Amino acid sequence: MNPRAGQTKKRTRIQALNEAKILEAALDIFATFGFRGTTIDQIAQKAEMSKPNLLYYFRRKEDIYISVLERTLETWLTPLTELDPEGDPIEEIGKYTSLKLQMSENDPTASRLFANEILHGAPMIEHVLKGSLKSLVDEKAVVIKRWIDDGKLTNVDPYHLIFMIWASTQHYADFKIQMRAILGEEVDKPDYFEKAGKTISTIFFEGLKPRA
Amino acid sequence: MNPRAGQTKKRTRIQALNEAKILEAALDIFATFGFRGTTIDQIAQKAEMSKPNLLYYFRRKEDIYISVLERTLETWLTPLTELDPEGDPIEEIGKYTSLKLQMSENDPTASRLFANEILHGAPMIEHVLKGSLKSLVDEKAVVIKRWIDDGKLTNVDPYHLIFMIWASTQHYADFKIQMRAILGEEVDKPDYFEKAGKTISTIFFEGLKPRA
DNA sequence: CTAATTCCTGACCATTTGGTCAAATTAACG
DNA sequence: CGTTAATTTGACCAAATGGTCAGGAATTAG
Repeated sequence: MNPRAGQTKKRTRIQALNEAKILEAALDIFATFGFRGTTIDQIAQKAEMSKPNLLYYFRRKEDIYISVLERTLETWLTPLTELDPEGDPIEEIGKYTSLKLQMSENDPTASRLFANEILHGAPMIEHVLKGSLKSLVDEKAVVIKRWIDDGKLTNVDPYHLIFMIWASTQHYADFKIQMRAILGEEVDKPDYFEKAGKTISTIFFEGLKPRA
Repeated sequence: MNPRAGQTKKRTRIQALNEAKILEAALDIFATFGFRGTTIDQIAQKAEMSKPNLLYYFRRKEDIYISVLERTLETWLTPLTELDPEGDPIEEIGKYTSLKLQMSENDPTASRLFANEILHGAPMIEHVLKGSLKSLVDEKAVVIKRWIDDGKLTNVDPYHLIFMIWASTQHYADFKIQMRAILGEEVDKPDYFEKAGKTISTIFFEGLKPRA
C-alpha cells in the first residue's frame, strides 16, 4: 500500500527513516531554490534515492513542501512563546532577540525557507499566519503593552517592535550573502554574530542618541 | 535586425516603447515569482505582446531579468549616497531611515526583487554587491565611525547599524503579507507606515530603556 | 509611392519536469 | 521456509516552457 505521511496507520521502520531523509534533504533544497525552483530529482538525489521511490512516500511535490514548512514552523515560533510576562522586560526582550539571532546563525535554512514562502505570497501557510501566529503575536503584544504602561519600556507600538526584532535578526540569515559580499569572510567567523548581537541590543536598549 | 537592449545603435521609437513595457511588466512578475518561477509567457501577457515578439527584444529570459535588476539597483542605492558627512548624525540617519521606509511603502516590488535574488544566492548581481555596493557601504561606514568618535552617536558597529536599518525598513516590503496576516487590513491604511516610522526611529534614537 | 528595414506572429522543436505504473526486489511475519 | 506486504526501480507519459524560424504585416527612409 502506498503510504502517506501523517496517516493513521503505524509507520514502518523504513518509512520513518526515509521520510526523515527526504524532509531533511528537502529543507535544504527548498530553502535555496524556492518551491518552483526546486525539482523532485534534486531532493531525491540529496536524499540518496530514486525519484519514483521518493514519490512513493510523498505523492506530490507540494506534499513535501508543506511537510517541511509545518515541521520548521513549530521550531521557528517557539522562542516567542517563551517571552515571560512576569520577567524583567529588558531582560526578556534581550533573551528573545538573542535567541532569534542564534537561530539565524545555527539554522539559516529555516529562516530562508519562510522568507521565500512569504515573499511569494505565503500560498501554503497563510492559514497558519492568520491562525496560530496571529494569536501568539496578539498575546505577546498585550504583554509588551503592559510593560510600557508600567513605565518599564519606552512607548513604542508592540507589534512594530516585534516586527523590528524579527527583521533585525532574520536579516542575518536571509541576507547573509549580501553581508559576505560587503564584509568578506569575516561573516563566517565565530565573533561575527557576537558583534551583531551587541550592536542590535545596544540599539534596541540604549538607542543611538548618547545618554548623558 | 534583431535588436539587443543596451546596444550601441540608436533605438527606434517602437523599441524604446516596447522595451519599457517589457521591463515594467517583468519587474512585477519577477518580484512575485522569482526568476525560475516566472515564465516568459507571463511577462509577455502582462506586457500585452506575444512571446516571440518579446523574445525579439530580449533574446533570453535571463537578459530581461538582468536588465530589470540593474535598472532597479540604481534607484535602490541612491538614498545611502545622500548620507551627508557634514550633516547632523541623528538627522542624517533619521532621513535615511525614513527614506528607505518610504521606498518600501511606495515601491515594494523593487525590494522584493532584491530579496529574492539575494535569498537565492545573488547569482546575477554578486559582482555589483562586491563592487559598487561594497564601496558605498565602506565609505559611509567611515562617516558613521567618525560621528561615533566625535561622541555624537552611541558606540555601535557602523556596518551592523547599516544592516539593521536595511532590515527594519525593507521588512515592511518583503514581509508585508505576514504583517497583513497578523494585523489585517490596517497595513494598507495610510497611517500604518507612519506608525512604523515612529516606532523605528524611537527605537533607533531613544532605545527601549526609558530615559530618566 | 516604393523599397528597405523593422516589427510581429503562428507553427514548431527540444528539454525539463511532475507524476504514473507494472514488474522486480526486499523485508516482515507466522 | 514460504507467503504476504512493503519497497524500489526503469520505462514511460503529458504538460509546461525556453527558445527558434520562416515569412507576413507594418513602419520608415528616400
